[in-house]
Amino acid sequence: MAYRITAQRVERDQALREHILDCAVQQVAEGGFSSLTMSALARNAGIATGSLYRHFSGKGELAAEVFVKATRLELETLKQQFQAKGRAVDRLRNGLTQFAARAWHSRQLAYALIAEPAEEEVETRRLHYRQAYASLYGELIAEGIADGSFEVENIPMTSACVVGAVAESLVGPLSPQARADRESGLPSESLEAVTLAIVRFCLRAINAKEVP
Amino acid sequence: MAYRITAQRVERDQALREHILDCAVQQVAEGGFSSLTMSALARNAGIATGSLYRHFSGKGELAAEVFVKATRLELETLKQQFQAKGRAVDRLRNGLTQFAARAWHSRQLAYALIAEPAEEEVETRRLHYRQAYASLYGELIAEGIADGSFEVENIPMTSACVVGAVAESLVGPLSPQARADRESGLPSESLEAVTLAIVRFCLRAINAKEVP
DNA sequence: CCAAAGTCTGAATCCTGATTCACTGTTGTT
DNA sequence: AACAACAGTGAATCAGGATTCAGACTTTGG
Repeated sequence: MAYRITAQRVERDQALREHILDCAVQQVAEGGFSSLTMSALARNAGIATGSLYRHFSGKGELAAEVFVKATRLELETLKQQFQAKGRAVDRLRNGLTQFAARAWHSRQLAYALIAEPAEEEVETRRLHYRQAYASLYGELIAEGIADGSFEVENIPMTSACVVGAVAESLVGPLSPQARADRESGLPSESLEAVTLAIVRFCLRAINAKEVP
Repeated sequence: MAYRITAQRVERDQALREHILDCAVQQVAEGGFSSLTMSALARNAGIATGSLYRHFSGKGELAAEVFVKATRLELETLKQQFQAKGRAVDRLRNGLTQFAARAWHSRQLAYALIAEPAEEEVETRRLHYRQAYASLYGELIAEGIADGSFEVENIPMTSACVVGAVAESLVGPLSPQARADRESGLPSESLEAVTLAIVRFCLRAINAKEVP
């Protein structure tokens, strides 16, 4: 026996894995999933393509982990807003506002996470996380119903609708098309206008007593 | 000069083109865009792969035409409901109900049109047709505002939200996952429940005076 | 019926990345 | 130091589907 998995080695491994993931996330944030190729990633991370396979079983797994890493952050951020203290209406409004703002400020990444076509493995996670988002909305809605500020009959369906409304209304303004328009000086919605519209739409849809 | 484009030839060409498109649509309806390969399509249509290229410049164009053909039908059907006579609320309700029912009864196709990852060219059309849907909702909403039955500030944004809510809430129940669940006997929403939830959600979101 | 001008065919080729693997470092143990 | 066991390399290979193209076959006009 002339070799053992020492603590140092394990650490290095984990660090390298993280490093690869970070590079991958950055690549997706800059060019979407379509720009995430194994060779480009290897080049970026400063290692050989073959080495990627020591840390990930294949591209599908890698892409999925990138998706999860980035999406989990968004979900957690939203969760924090939703589970803060205060009235359900306010929490919902704050959460939506923050979500829209975050998407607005990293458009390419938001677009990739919300709508860009990707590996099967990514789509699976997307479905899963959309349900996670829906659950989050669902809980908040339930609380709002309990304290009398919302009124909704079918919570799961309503939550799905909210998730869809938010995603779709954002994807438009986030889309490459819209970006191109903005850059070439065509007029387009501001973040504030978009946010206000979304918040109003959602609050009304769930029968909120108080709408801005 | 010993050959000319005769009427008969032109007709045959058009017929063949239609035949190919029909086969392609059917393939997508049965197995989604992922099952649409040039060789399978050629086999299905009873011609050689090379011949496909006499009618379509490449796979992208073909897939896009399939998408457009199928989507246009949905759009037209919805348009008909929306532009019927009667109160805006009723037209909206009927349109949504019909849309959901049609999707429900050809799930795989609906899923392919609404959410399945596909060629760049298809995604472009998808964006375009989503906007077309949004415009349709927009017009109806404007009419409803005019006659005092709805109340909305930002029509384009609201329309986008409606499109997203409808799509997302349907994709769940239409998804392969949900289908598998249904088939394996797990309980899941009925068409009626889904429809009711969507209609309520949308009507409330646009401030309709009357909600079922 | 013939030649000219198309159309059809499908096996061969191309393309684009993912994946592998023989070889070259590295690290840990004795 | 010497060896064992692993990690890293990147050019070569593979995969799988789109695309091409050199004949074979059809249609048209004379």
